[in-house]
Amino acid sequence: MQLRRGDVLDGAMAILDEYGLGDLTMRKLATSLGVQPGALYWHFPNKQTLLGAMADRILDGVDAPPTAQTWDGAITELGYRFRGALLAHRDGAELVAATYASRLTTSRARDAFVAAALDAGLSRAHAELTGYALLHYVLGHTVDEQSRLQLAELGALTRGPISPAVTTGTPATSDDDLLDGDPAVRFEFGLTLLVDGVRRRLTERTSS
Amino acid sequence: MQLRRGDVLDGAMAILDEYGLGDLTMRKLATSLGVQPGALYWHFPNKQTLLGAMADRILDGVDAPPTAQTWDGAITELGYRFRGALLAHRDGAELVAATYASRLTTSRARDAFVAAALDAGLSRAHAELTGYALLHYVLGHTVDEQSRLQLAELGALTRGPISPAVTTGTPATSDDDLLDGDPAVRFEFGLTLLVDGVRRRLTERTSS
DNA sequence: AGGTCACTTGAACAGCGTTCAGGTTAGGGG
DNA sequence: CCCCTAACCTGAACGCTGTTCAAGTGACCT
Repeated sequence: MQLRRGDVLDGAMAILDEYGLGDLTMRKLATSLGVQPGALYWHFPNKQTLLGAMADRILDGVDAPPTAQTWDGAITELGYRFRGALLAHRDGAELVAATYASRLTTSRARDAFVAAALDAGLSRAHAELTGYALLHYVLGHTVDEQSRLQLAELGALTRGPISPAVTTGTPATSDDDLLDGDPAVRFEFGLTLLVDGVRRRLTERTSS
Repeated sequence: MQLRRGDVLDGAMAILDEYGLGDLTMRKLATSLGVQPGALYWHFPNKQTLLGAMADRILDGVDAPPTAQTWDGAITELGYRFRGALLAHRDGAELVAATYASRLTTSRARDAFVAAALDAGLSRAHAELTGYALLHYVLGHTVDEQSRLQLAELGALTRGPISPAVTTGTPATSDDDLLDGDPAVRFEFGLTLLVDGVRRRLTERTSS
C-alpha cells in the first residue's frame, strides 16, 4: 500500500486540526502515515511546499461567485467566507498568512475581492487596490482573532480555580467586554468601514 | 566585561538588520556577543521574550501624539508612522506580527489609533473597533509589502541574465505594473478607504 | 521471466532552543 | 586587604527539527 500525494496532504490536515501548526512536523506526519520521514520528500520537495498545498486546500471554494444581489453584500459575503475558511482549521489563519507571504499559494481570495469591486463599478486599478486592502484587513483580523481564541482556550485549561482576580487599578471593563463579546462584531465593523470607503469612491465618481 | 540585558537586545537588533529573522538564532547571537548560548538565558527566559523586547523597541515612538491638525490627518499620520517603524528593520513587520499574536508586546499602535478615533468624535466602543481595524490593516499590508520587497531583492540577485520570458498567455501587464509602482500608493489607498468609512460614521451620527 | 520505474527505508548531517551543575568574576562589608 | 555573596558565565549535553541519499523493495508491463 503506497502513499499518494493526497494521502500526505490528508494526514497533514488531520495533524493540523488535532494538534496545531506547531506540532506538525515531518516526523510526526510520517509516523502517523506509518512511514519514514524521508518518504515524504518524494511527494513534496520540502515542508514549505506542503504547507502551501495545505493553504490551497483551506482556501478551496472561497473564490466562488457570491450569491448576494448587491455589490456591498457581495464583498461582505466574500469577507465572511474568507474568514470562515481560515477559522475552520486550527491555526488556519496563521498558516495561510505565512504561506501567502512566501507566494506559495494562489491568492484566490484577493481575486474574488477584485472581481466584486469591479462589479461594484470601480476602475480596474481601484478594484485591484481594493482587493489588497480587503485581503490584508481580513487576514490581519483573522490571524489576531484565531490566536486570541486559542490563547483563551489554553488559558481556560491552565487556569483552574483561580482567585477572583485582584482588580489592579481599572475596573477590568476597559477592554475585555468588547473583545469577549463577539469577534464577528469586530470583524464586521472593520469590513463595513472598508465597504463604506468604497461606497464613497463610487458616489464621488458618479457625482463629479 | 559582562553583558547587560540591553547589550543582548542591541546584538539581536544588529543581527536582525543584517541577516534577517531567519538567521537570528540564539547561537549566532551568542557568538556575535562573544559568549556561550547558555549565557543569554540569564538575561531572557527564552527566545520569544527576546523577540517581544525587540518588537517593543521597533515600535518605540509610534504612539507619540500626531502633529496633524485634522482628525483624518492624524489617523493617516499614525498609519504611516506605524508602517515606517515596521519597514525600518529587516523582517520588522513579520517580527511584530508574530509577537503581537503571542501578546508579548504592548499594542501601542492600536492605542494611538483609538485615541485619534476618539478625537475624531467616535464613541468609545466605535473608537476601539476602529483601532483594531486600522491595526489589522496596517499590519497585514506591511507584512505583505515587506515580504514582497525582500523577495524581490533576493530575486534580483538570483536572477541573472534570464531569457526574456516566454509570455504564457496574458501580456504580463495584468498585475505587476500596479505593484512595482509604489507600495505607498497601495498603502494609502486602503488607509483612505478606512478613513472614509470613519468619516461616514461621523456624518451619520451628526446628521441623524 | 525480466526489467523498469515508482516509491520507501535506514541512517546520517547539521542545526535548533533550552537546561544545568559547576566555575568564574565583580563589588561591598568586616 | 581579604573574603563572601550574588551575579553572571561556561561546557556539555538533551531532544528535537528539516533534509539528503545510497541502497533496497515492490508493482506492473512487456
